[in-house]
Amino acid sequence: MKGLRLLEGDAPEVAPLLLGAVLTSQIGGILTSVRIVEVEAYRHDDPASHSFSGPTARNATMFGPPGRLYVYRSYGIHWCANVVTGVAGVGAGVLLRGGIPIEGMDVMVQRRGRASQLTNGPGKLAQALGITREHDGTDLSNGLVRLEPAGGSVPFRVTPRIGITKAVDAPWRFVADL
DNA sequence: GTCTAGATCGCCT
DNA sequence: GGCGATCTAGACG
Repeated sequence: MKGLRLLEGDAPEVAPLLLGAVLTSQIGGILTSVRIVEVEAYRHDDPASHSFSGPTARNATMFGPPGRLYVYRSYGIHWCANVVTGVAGVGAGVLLRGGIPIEGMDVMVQRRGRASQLTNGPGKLAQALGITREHDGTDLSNGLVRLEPAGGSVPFRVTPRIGITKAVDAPWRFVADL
């Protein structure tokens, strides 16, 4: 069962395929899931990517095989979750920026400490699902965090990415059309 | 609704 | 020592 075969492609091609996918977490023994509606692609030769300057202790997971979860600390406070794409040895991935809660909303409210804006940002999404550094490297096909690609394609919009200072014009942010 | 500052960790120069 | 793939609270209107 190589269900995540589609992740082997180039990040900007794979990213839109993740829109509509269902991300499920069983962290803490509690089931929470969201439908992915916003992502960004980060290529290995992309100055905005953590992998651009080669492997480090932090980004090692990005250089591993595709289909794993890459988690990093953002601004010293938040956790952000990515799906590793491409082939092993080449650091590339897709940042999960936003979702729509499907299951476990009550738990998300508890984890987030508020009842709205649960998963509409990378840090918030990770917090709502309970994802931290401990889950870096998790296999998304059979781990505590799993990804189930959408059956069909979803209409989406393309824009430049958010919150970066390099390669700001690359149109590699993908948002599902509602 | 808008704008601004502050929190705080790992990596890089 | 500086800065970032962020979010929040508080100020203002």
